[in-house]
Amino acid sequence: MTTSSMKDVARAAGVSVGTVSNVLNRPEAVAEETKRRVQAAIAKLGYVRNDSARQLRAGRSRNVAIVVLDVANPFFTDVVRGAEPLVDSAGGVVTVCDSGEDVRREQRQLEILEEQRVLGLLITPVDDSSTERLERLTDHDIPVVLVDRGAGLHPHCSVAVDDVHGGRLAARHLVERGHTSIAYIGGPLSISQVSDRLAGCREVCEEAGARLEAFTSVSLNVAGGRQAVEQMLRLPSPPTAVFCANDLVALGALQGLTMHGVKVPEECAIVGYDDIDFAAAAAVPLSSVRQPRAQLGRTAAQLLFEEIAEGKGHTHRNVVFQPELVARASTDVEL
Amino acid sequence: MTTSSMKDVARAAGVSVGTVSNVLNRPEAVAEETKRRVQAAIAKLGYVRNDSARQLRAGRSRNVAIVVLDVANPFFTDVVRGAEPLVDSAGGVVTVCDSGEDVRREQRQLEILEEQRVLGLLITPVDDSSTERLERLTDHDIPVVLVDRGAGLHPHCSVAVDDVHGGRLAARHLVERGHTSIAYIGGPLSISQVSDRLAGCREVCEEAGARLEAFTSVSLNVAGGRQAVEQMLRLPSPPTAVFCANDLVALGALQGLTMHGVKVPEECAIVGYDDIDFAAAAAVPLSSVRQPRAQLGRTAAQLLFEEIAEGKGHTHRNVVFQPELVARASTDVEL
DNA sequence: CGGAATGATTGAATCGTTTCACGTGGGGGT
DNA sequence: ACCCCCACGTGAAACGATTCAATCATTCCG
Repeated sequence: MTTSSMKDVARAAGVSVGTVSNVLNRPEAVAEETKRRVQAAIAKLGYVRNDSARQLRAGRSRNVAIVVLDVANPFFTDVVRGAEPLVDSAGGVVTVCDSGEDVRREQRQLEILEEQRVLGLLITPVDDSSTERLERLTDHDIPVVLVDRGAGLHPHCSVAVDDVHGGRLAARHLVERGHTSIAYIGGPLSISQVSDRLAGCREVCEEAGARLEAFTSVSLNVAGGRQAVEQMLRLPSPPTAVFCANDLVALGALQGLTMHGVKVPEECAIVGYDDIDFAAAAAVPLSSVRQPRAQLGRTAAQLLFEEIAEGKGHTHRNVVFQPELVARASTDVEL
Repeated sequence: MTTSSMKDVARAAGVSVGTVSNVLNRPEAVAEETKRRVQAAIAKLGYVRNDSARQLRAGRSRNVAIVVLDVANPFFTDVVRGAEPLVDSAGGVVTVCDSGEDVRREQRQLEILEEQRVLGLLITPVDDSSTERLERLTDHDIPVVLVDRGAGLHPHCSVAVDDVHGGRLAARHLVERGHTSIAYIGGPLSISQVSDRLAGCREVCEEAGARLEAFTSVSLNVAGGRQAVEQMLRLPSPPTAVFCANDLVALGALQGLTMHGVKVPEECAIVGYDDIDFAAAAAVPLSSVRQPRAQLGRTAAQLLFEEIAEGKGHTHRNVVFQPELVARASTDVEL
């Protein structure tokens, strides 16, 4: 059996294609009897609507694309999950694209998405190199919402989380537990998240008179955390707590400490960032700064649809959320 | 600025639309001078090809869809990554769909994908309820490759991994290290992966005369592993090793053991399954049975394109890969 | 009973590409 | 000078769904 079109259905049901279209799109405008005949024909032929044709006519697709830095990163999967229900209920379809932090890949994806005339776009750009292309999308009436990146002067809406405040939360938590010597692990500083979190942490430490040691020449993964901890343990009097720029680094830190027989949290406390599922799943469950990820996605989708609805007269909004601290065993001790 | 079409470009360059199309698709067939003029017009107008129209004409899209049970699961993200390069180089585009183990979601996705006339489909179906629809896709000339599911009698190609053998590998590894009392943690047995791994494990244990205790009424996640371990520790003489149906369970086991002050691997060894990144990242790096995930994806894509190329005369193939054991600290001790 | 209002259906135009059968003009071979 | 071929371009016909003005058949009302 081969694919059949509306014309085939129309012929089989003895009506015109216009009527078939009506059955599909405005069933209330078609007589009961006719409707039945058409539906029977559809079932018999196994007819499936051709979305390309429909989109061509409509001028745009129903796809909302989400371009993320890494699909394997729980942060982004949660953002996607947050956005999905809203897009769904607006009759849209979510397409997830993984740029893999690769500018060239990102460019290619954007190109394809533009060719597909997507309804809108949520994106965490790899860096500034796509700015131009994103503005062009907006020019072509494809609204863009930036996720986890400030919009700055760009003509887009954005949703983000206050990383400086997140840094404050972590440091305050440790200071409250009596720590006076804290290590910050995460790099490079060129990533705004990394430097913002450090800034917040520093602010609180200075205020409280705590010593702060920053290990910023590490990569943001497990190996980075492990290495930094090893470096740290070589200090004459190592800090009694570490605050890590994300949970992968924190897991690495935990591993490094465990390997060297340092007890967590008794001899060294750990705070991570992101509160990924594996933070709670660690041998010693990790305290972590949680970002409202799902809400980020939900709000991003909301802004997108607002922009679609309002059209030209739309004013861009930049929404900033506050993170919260989740305390677990890795900091569960008072000095 | 609004979106411009080929016609606009043609007008601006003083040629016919056919020529514009040629510049885009068969540049060698058009004179240098003309080509330059057209390209200039394209740049000036910011023309972007309309994929809907292209697809409509072509009768199919360039999209290869991959429907997975859970995008957040590293198993699937690696499968996707394995498939991507191949699809890319074939001029295709990968679309990832997350069924979230929800049959209704899966149905909806398949519906949409069929409407989009995807080029082909790699899928790990939630259960048997989509069998019918998948066959229909094949009927409609959309090739389907099953991932991590045997094709059985269905008219599809498939790629899978030998789970029984994986169970054997894990058990043999433990037996070789002198363990004579082993626990298997994972459930429910209705999942073929769970029961196959147990079967392989049992086979080796019986052969070696080792005692095997199976905890099969747990869910396949961290909490499940933790609970099973707690149950296990209440036994009069607990096993000295646990083999977990997947790494999440193993991480839970590690957490449970750590909480109860049981040293890993000295007092209890652990083997996981899947070798997700977090296995190596655990406080005590976990030994695990690794599946050739990327290769699974790559091969699946290969089979798909073979089927596309061969058309009607295609014979379905069912490829089965062998897993391998990765030894790490969690089993690094001889009794 | 004529005419208007209502309801159901039709037919054709349209969206933007691709493709292919045809021009058209210029060169080369004989 | 003739013919043929080649290289370039053209124009129009698809592809399949949506939309809307136009048509046809009823029913209702005065």
